[in-house]
Amino acid sequence: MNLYDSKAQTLREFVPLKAGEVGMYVCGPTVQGAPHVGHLRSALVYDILRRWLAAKGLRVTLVRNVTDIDDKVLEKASEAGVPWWALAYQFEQEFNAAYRTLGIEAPTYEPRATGHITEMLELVDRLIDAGYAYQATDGSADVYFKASKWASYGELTNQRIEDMVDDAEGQLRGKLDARDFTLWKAAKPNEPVTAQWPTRFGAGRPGWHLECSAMATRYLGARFDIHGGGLDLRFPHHENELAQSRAAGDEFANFWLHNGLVNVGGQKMSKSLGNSTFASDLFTQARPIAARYFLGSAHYRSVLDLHDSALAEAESAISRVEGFLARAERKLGRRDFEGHHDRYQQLPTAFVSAMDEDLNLPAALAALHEAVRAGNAALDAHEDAAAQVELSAVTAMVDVLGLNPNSSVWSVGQGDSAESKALGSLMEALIAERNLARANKDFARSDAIRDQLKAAGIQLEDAADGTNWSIS
RNA sequence: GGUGGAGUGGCUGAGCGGCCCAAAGCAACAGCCUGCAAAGCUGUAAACCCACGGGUUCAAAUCCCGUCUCCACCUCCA
Repeated sequence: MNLYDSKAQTLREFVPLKAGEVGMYVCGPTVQGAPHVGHLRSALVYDILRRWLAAKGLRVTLVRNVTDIDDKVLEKASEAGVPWWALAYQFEQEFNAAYRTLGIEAPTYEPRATGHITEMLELVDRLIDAGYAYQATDGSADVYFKASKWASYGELTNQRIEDMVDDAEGQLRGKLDARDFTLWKAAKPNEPVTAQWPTRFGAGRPGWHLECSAMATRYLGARFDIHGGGLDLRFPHHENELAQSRAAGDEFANFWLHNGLVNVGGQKMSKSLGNSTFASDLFTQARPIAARYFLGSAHYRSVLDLHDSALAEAESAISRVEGFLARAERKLGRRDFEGHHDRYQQLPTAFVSAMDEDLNLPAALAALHEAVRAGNAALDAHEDAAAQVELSAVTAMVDVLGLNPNSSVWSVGQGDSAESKALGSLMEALIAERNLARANKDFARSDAIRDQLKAAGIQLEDAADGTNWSIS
């Protein structure tokens, strides 16, 4: 398959470094606030990529970190009057809950920055030994990376170091050059002692860039297949990661992937505009499966716009797919696959080539809808064999995309509960009564039942072989 | 100033030299189905030829040049 490598600025054929295995590192959140739609999109993109690679038979190791120590974490915790680690953990849990709601699978490893101080300090030592890092000249415990010495600096974002704006003129503090960046931060007087780790430079805590390099190589080795993250992280974060890891002698990522950002109503999300849409907002406006459909409906590298009707459109579109699956499964039974290989065989070629071409999700969804239409047509024509083929295809696609409505991830707290059994028997009785009224041409009565149910959020669907119901 | 991305039907959104008189979804309209609906299917209309102007080519939405507009990033602290 081909993937767009941001560093090479072109599509490249993806070949795993080690046959049959893929190592992926994705920048996770700094847990200093509640998850918003941008965080969710990023996590979702790599979840789908991971599922696709797995569907192709590759063994994927996905690492997504949690930045649980950072200036903002300390600042917010201090404002809230709670310990920084409590604040970080609270938001980490919120992120995980939002990921689960969206059906995003847990990463293979989910390292926290604070759990990898040793690895980070080792990396700092290697950089100092190699002459690419130095302790601050003002005697503080800050440690900087010598960007000006690393000749390849700027290779990820195609910038020349001499073109970079030195806006920090006069704010060098202990830096030799304004473009040098912080690897390790000296503890400040007002910061809690729990946010400090002793080092030979003095007490301090890790800089953001250092964390990711240390954790990526800790779990994936000195060279690994894919490094992903949001487009806003390209510079300086990823540029710095690349520089420090390479300067330390690690080859680092083979592919750099960047997902596009989410706009709200055509505008960038920002605190000052007050238009940030959080996971909690999203889930009150749409069912999780519809939210997932929406977040995956644009190409992963495009800007995704959350406009007024976007979620309603996604809801309609996924309902169509759900409707077909429910209808086909009533008639033909649920399609179960023997395994990944069996499932992969059922995927239409248009879907496979779309996914293989830089994860072209809009084209993949087009293939999905095409199969749904063909499947519905086959059911209408009572061509069961043809319908079965489409049912298999749709089930396989929806599995790969994480949009299978039958998946247990969407039905937390539902299923075989006493409530749902009670509802089922009530519905059975009401449907029987309505059908009796219809047979007697008492349409006033039958429509009253239908309207009443609709007001309660229950849709009826009259099929040739009986009446079905669903909750919207 | 530098780097990168984008401008396609009413909306969303693929396509990035010929298969494009441009996928798919949403919205609209009509027919079939239905007691009537819903769902489904079929069809229609919808992009004054894909921001604008020029060029290359047998052939351009797709390549080149210019212009306009929009977006992202350009070092912790933003």
